[in-house]
Amino acid sequence: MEKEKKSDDKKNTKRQRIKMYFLEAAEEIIQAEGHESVSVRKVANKAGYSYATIYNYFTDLNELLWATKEIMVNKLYKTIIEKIQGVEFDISGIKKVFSIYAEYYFENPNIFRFFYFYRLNRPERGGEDTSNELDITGMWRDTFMSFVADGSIKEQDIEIVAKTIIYAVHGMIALCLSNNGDLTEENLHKDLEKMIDYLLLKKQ
Amino acid sequence: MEKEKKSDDKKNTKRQRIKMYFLEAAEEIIQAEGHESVSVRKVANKAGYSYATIYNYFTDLNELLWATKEIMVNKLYKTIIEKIQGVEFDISGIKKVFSIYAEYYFENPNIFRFFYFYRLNRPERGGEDTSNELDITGMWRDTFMSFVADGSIKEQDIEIVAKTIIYAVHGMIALCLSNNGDLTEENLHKDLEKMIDYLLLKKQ
DNA sequence: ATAATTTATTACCACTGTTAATATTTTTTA
DNA sequence: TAAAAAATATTAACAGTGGTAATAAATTAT
Repeated sequence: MEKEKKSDDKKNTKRQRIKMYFLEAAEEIIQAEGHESVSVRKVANKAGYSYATIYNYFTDLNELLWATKEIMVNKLYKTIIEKIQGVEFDISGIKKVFSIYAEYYFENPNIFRFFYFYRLNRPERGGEDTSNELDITGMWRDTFMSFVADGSIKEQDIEIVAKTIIYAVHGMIALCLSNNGDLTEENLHKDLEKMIDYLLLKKQ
Repeated sequence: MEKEKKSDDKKNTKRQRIKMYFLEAAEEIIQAEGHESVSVRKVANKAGYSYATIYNYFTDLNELLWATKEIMVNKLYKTIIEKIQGVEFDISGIKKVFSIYAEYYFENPNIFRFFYFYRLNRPERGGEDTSNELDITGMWRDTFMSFVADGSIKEQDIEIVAKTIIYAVHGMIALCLSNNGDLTEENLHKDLEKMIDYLLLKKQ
């Protein structure tokens, strides 16, 4: 058994609290200015510390941003969950869910760009291995299954249909936010609806 | 009429040649090390010039990289065109085309990341407004149309089917190369085939 | 109260994009 | 060909970057 210092808990919570200052500062900068604008100096300054202090709490910038991303993914998760409360479990509901998802990123393009345009390395230790995956199609598994019962889709096709939607939605947003192609937000929503219709409606 | 200096042509070709030195240097660095590693100094050094000389040929780094991207997109275009020579115009051909497309990026992940993870601003002047778009589905329009004749797809659905494939392919590659999710290259190709089958095969 | 430990800071390092002033080379004019 | 003009290349400097090492300050344990 290790020798326990009396106030280990307090120390850890304080340490955790200070870590949060840096994480919140980083998140604010990413959201407002984009991940390209994040710098150790800026984060430290915003958190009220000198620049080198960060290295007392994180091994490097990558680890800081990895932890920041975890927090931001969880926030996205919660936000989407909230926003889809009360949405009908039918085809129009599915359209709505993915529209809400896309909308979130259009309102916060810097978040999408941070998530998908910036390659973070998984830290050796730390990064509490939360999965960080938003499994929208999983959440709507029952709804998707109803299209099997309905006869629109074969059971073995459900998985690829769900995946196709997820892949395509991310592809659309990426194309928009990277200034490639000429897809606009408006057309994205139109294409999204058409695509879901095509994938889920029984062909006559 | 403007006063014409005798050797305007020669000067322009020389100027153009030197610009190419920089562009080729930038391309090499992007391909080998990724766009994060590009720096004015490195490009200039590789091209055999001092760092500030670049600003005699490009207004800034953004313009240099924009021009670099144009060249790289054209190369991608040519490469794909070559590789799909002789591919059958049928459903397996379509699968092959997009597999080849995805493969290109897996062999050159830094190119994909440069194209889609790095936001360039369209320069005020210059950037000869080449469209820079690789319209794979357009190239295979006739093939897609054959699925109309075949009865698998309604004519008005052709467009969204083609778009869905393009969107999803980009989404898949982006998810892979940004270290999000757990999609591997192998599974990507499997999903690609399943998706194309689902989208193009007549449901029984 | 003193020793030990943790935490914060400043001073550096080699790097970044960009600009300005200077040096060099090339071209045009006389 | 010689001098003037224009184009091109270079170095110096600026404010910024991520990260390290040594030092200063505050906290905790003995």
